[in-house]
Amino acid sequence: MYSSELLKGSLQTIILKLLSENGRMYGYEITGRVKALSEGEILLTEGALYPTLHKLEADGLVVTETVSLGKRIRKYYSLTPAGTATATARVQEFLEFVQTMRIILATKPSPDA
Amino acid sequence: MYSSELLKGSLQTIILKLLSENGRMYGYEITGRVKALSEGEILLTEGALYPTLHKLEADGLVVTETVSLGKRIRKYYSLTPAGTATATARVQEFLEFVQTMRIILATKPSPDA
DNA sequence: ATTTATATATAAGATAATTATGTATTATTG
DNA sequence: CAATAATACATAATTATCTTATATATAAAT
Repeated sequence: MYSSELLKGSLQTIILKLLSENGRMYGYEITGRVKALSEGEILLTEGALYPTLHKLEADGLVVTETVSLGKRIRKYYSLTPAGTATATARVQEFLEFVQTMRIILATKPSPDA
Repeated sequence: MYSSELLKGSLQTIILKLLSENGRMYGYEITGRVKALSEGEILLTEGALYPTLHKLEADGLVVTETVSLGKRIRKYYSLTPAGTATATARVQEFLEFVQTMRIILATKPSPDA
C-alpha cells in the first residue's frame, strides 16, 4: 500500500470518476471497486470514505437514494449535473498535476551542479 | 494553480528529488526552481516549505549549512545518505501511485452499467 | 457457533497544507 | 531619495483530510 499521504486530495476525484462511469454506487461497493482496480494497493477506510461521501452530498455534487436489503440499508450515490462537471474537471486537474510532477521528478542534474 | 490538496504528501518528494539532482539548495531557491519547472503552476508557500525542510532535517534526511550573505543568512540543505535513499524511494512510490490512479481514472463504463 | 463479509456511521487524533504575521536586508524603480 | 519589490528566513492559527478506533447490525460461510 502507498503512503497514505499520497491519497490526500485524490479521494474525491476517485469517487467522482467512479460514479461518472457507473451511474450509481454505494459506499461499500466503491471500496471494493477501488481495491480491485488498484490490485489491493489502495484500500479505502470507512473513516475516510463516508465523511467524503457526506461532504460531496453537502456540496451538491451527489444525491442519495436509500434501498432496503431485507433488514439492512444500502445508500446509493449518484452524480448531480454539478457533480458530473466537477468529476471531469477534477480528473483533468489531477492529470495536469501529474504531468507537472513528472517534469519535476524527471529533472537531471544541471551541467554546472 | 492546482487545487492545493493535490500537493499534500508530494512536497517532501519534490524537495528530496531537487536536492538529489542539485547537490545543495536553500529554501528560497527551491521555491523558485519549483515555480520555474512547473511554469508557475506550483507555488510553494513559506508556511509549507520551511516546516517541511525542518522536518526533513529532524528525520535525518537532510543536513544544513548556514552561509552569510553580507548581513543576511542563507541556509543550504543537502541530502544525507538516508535522504538519498528516501528520495529514490519516494519518487518511485509517487510514480507507482500515479500509475494506479491512471487505471482508476481511465476506466470506461462497464457494459452492464 | 464462530468468524468473515456486508453495510453504514462517528469520534479522537495525526499530518500537512493555507493564510497570516513577523523580521530583516538588498535591489529596483519612479 | 523614497517607495516598492525581491530576497531570505521563521512561526502561529486555522483548515482540510486522512488514520485509527469505536459503534451498530445483518447475512453468509466455515
